[in-house]
Amino acid sequence: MSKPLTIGFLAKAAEVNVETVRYYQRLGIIDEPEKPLEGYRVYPAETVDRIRFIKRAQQLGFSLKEIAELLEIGDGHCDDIRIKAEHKLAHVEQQIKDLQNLKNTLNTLIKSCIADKDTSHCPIVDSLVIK
Amino acid sequence: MSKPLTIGFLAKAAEVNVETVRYYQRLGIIDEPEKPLEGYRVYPAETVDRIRFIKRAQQLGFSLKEIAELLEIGDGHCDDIRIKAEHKLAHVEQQIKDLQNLKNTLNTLIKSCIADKDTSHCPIVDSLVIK
DNA sequence: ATAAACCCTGTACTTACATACAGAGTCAAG
DNA sequence: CTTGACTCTGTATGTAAGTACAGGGTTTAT
Repeated sequence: MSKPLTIGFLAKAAEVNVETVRYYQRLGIIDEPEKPLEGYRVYPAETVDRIRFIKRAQQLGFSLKEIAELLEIGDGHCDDIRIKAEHKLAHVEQQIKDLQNLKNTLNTLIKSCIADKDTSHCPIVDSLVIK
Repeated sequence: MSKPLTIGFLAKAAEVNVETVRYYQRLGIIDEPEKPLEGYRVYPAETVDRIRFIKRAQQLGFSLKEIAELLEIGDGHCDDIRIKAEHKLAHVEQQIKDLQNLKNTLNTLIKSCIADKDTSHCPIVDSLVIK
């Protein structure tokens, strides 16, 4: 007999904190098994996979709320999931654009800062203050 | 005599919420003028510029904590500010890379989803579940 | 002169994603 | 059979950047 998959072993297997497991249960994105009258809850092995799924989806930039929706849709409705992925993709593309703008601005500021080294005022501060 | 710059007019001029002004005061990133025994606080016009500075710096991706540091450094230490901007730039570049990875992954998933339309399983779900 | 609009202080609430802790119960190893 | 490690429930705390509100006081417009 192998050890029963109690919350501690589950957390270890899924590489998350015990408190995180409880938190996901509170959110309803993983099931909480019935508690036996005496003893501890035992989790099915799939719960490990489910937490891994959640963590991978987070790395893809999905929020827990979005992940909850993905999980509700479940298998078999591939189109819905694809559409959500497409929305997310559009959002990510916008984020990249915004960050590239920011990058250009910072670059310009840093360059003018170096060029203006002798003046008493800081071009970066100036650029922020002067509207 | 023009109207005294009370918190409401200040907020309007700087295009922020009154509560935001109070919040910034609590954070210590803008000064709170002395309250006269009777009547309301009156703000100097520079406070409008300061809030504008904060808002512009936020748009550049600086957190309020980072902005507080910028403001502490103040003018005259251009090098320090430039170095902070350079750190921020490096961070932004990393963010862009991460998002581009995410974008590629999402794209791949969406394409495989469309290609595999007939199978019963969703490639996106699979890719998340299987490891 | 009175009512609407504004200010003051202090505190509580919001979202997202957890993390921590108290006080009790349970299990497993020596 | 005791002790240390684990689990349970419920609640509180943490961050970031605000927003909201209660119950007062003050000012301004009519």
